[in-house]
Amino acid sequence: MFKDSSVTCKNCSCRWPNFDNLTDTQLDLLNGSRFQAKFKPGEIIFKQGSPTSNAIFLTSGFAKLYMEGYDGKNIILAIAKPGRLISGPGTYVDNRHHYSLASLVETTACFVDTSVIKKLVMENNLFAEGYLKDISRKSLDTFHKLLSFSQKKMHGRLAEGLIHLSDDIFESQRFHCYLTRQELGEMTGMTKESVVRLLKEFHDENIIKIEDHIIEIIDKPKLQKIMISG
Amino acid sequence: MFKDSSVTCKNCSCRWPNFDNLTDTQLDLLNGSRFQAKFKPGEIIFKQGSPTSNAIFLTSGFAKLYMEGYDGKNIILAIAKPGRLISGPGTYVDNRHHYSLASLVETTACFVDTSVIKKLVMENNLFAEGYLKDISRKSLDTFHKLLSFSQKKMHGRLAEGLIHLSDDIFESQRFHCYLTRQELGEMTGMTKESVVRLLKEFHDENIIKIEDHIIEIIDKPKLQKIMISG
DNA sequence: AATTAATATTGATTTATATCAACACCCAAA
DNA sequence: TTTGGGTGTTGATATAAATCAATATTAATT
Repeated sequence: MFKDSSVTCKNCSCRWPNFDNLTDTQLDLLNGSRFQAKFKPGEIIFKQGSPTSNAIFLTSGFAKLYMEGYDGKNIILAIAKPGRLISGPGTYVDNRHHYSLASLVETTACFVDTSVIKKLVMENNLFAEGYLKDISRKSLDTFHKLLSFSQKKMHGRLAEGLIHLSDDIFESQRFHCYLTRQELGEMTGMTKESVVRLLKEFHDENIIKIEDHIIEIIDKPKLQKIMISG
Repeated sequence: MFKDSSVTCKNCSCRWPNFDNLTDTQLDLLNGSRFQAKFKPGEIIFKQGSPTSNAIFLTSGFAKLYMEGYDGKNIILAIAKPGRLISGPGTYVDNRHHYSLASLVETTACFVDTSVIKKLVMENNLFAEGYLKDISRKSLDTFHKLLSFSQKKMHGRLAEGLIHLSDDIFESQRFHCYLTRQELGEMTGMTKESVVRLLKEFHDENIIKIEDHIIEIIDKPKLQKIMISG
């Protein structure tokens, strides 16, 4: 663990937006109780089943948030990036993580003791409301994913996944996709073989362009059409 | 709309547990701003896309909470019964319902203006925390459902659905299942035809007993085994 | 540089599950 | 009493997607 003293929770450019609701004193409390850590690509930041001792916020990098399923098969629930609270609903249920978090690239993260977050919830209503908003939004995302998984076919789910990565995660038409084919499959509910085949299909139809791990969306309208109809 | 003046939020036996955190004054406020309504079986209580003007609590009956999907296909997210907050995450995101609610049987419900709930969140931290706990638990349920949908096969999902209905919803080994085969399919992610076939299969293997809409779980261990492995 | 281990790719085959079609049943309405 | 829409049931068929298997490629390690 290390701590860069020049950056604090007060001036952090990638802090969780809900921290805007805190007073200076509260931000100081937060800053005083946080620890930073650095992770190499592929390292596990926390593990499903372990205690939710800390709330986690990435300060750089990307990580996958995944559930470990029934016979070694995982499902990726979301890709985490800086500015997002990662602590999981277990915090307010059974103090256990219900999914694991692993870095996709070199990643730095702040750890804040859960009790500090809970204390802030109890003494700052705006912060509590912000927390509710945050968890509500994530809830909607999960509902959407559930609908997508249960009603769309592979084409639609992959198209949706690619657009999500482009719009929300990497924020570019052309991005280095840190996910393996296996992981893309875990994100969109299909096998790695199917991912390969479909990516090739999209490529052949000039919808996307793939060079190794760089994905470029060429024909977004077409991809959106597939996302909606498929 | 009618109002039974003998029952108030103070003495209501099926109120949302989080109301325990309110003061008497707050309970009075709540009680003063609520309206009750009665629904016949199959009636829509609120519709996906409509404004989340009210938080809803059933006081009797059962209702299905479902998303309307892509080509007329629905997915049932949960079965609601008295004691549960039904308002949906949209309340704290975009003020729109992201799923619909329809009664399965004759059902009565209390409507509380969303602004009242939000006011209580802002002035009572314990209540806010209770709300966080509630939404967190529901979040976990959705994660679980997502995992189930993406990794289990039909047998496993149906077994899981039946156990859920028995344990959590109707709280009996033998229950009148108000859901049609179609709805059981929407709940477990399969077609009505598959539901029929599998129910028959479970019946033939003496795992359950079916007489019309009465379902009885005969061999729960076996059903649990199917739920886990399938 | 050599060896191993992960990942990616491709094709052939199998399987789970949806779809389609036909019919029986029951309840509500004309 | 008949009609008709929703529901339930069964069987035959189609199809999406997983699995299996083999090979290619890239990355990691000695």
